[in-house]
Amino acid sequence: MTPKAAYHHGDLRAQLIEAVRDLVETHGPDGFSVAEAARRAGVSSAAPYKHFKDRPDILRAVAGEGMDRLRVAMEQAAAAHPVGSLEAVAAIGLAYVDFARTEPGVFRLVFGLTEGHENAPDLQEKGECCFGVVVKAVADRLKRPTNDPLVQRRAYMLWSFVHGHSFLHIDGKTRVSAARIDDWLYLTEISKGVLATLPGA
Amino acid sequence: MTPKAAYHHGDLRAQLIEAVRDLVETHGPDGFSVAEAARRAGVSSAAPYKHFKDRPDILRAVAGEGMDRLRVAMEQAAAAHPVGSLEAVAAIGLAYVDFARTEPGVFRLVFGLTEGHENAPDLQEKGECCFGVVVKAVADRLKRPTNDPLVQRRAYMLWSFVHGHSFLHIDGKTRVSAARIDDWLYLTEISKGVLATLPGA
DNA sequence: TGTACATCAGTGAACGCGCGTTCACTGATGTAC
DNA sequence: TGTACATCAGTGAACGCGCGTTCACTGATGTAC
Repeated sequence: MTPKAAYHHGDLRAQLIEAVRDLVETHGPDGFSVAEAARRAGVSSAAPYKHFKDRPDILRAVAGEGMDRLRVAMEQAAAAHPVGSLEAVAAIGLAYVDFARTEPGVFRLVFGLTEGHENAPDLQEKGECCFGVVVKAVADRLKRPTNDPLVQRRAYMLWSFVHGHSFLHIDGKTRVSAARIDDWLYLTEISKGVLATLPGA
Repeated sequence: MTPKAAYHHGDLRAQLIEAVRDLVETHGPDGFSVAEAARRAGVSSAAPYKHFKDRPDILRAVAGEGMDRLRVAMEQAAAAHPVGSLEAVAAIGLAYVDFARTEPGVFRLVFGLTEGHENAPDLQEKGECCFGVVVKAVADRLKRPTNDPLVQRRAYMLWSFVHGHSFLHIDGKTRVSAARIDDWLYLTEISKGVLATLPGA
């Protein structure tokens, strides 16, 4: 466990990701450098290239890991409420907003493509999994199948809402509005509104 | 009008802003350099410093100019419909989404703080003006004063929604959802939903 | 258990690059008399 | 109208910097016999 004694500590990859996550939070998604990350991990500037192809590859890894945590948070939030309840839907939204608030840098990284790496298929898939959590909760609530276009549409509406609220929040735009916002009340109200407005149902 | 003959063309500032706007669209808010902007304007790399204090100052100018255009677009969109109509509200939202779609780079710049220049008071004010357009339309629609907390709250809800939809759109996340979206129908539906759900009114 | 060897995960020096910014300068423009 | 001068908006050379990435290397670890 001595820091330098562990020549091959086998943990560098994880440590680098952690360092980059920290840098992304401090300096923004573009304000990180491989060199600085290596420095923080107490390692030479060449070492990261033993674990990652290049700079974008590192960012991709951090984004992927962030998305995993986001999905888990949403799943756990939903699991704390009865299946099909309005609260389950609202709780997912709250988990989303909380994630954005706690890790605005990673949140921005995940949703900003930042370097034009929109085409990474694993990130695409992770994103779909996240959205899938919302879709499932909505489907349960509306007692319809997940592939029902109406379910997809309502889920997307909720997502837009929560996504916009998250961004406005971390960008400090919330203060523009005079109305103070209690997230839980707010999200419950929104969820109810969106899920109630069922045309022809 | 000969390009080089105009030693003092008096237009450099505007030309630089235009060049930076272009770079921001192409390479993202952080992917622009003063040097490249100067090159595009056909000017030495030191010239920009005659018009701007430093790099962030240029970005701030571009952001401010973008916000002006966004506000004008929203105002014009609203003006095309009767005062107090639902369409006026939806049109503002559509103008917002259209702006994001047309100039994703500038949109991101405006809402990403990017360099930590959240404290520029003129940008803050411009932002409040933009939000003011929404507030006014909502107030007209609900026949309540603009400073009514309920109006502010509804306006913020609409903003969250449209903002989130804009970001998801330009980040290519729209394709995650199976449901194709017609923006106008979508925004009308949303506006109606948000403005109708008046607790106790 | 001991030895030979392949692999693996680091080092550290070096490279070329483009950038932000400064500086002394210069030629064009505007103004006062 | 002409001249002297202040100002203004550029130039271009130079600086120091940190970065991404490569390279030959080295010492530790794991494995086969």
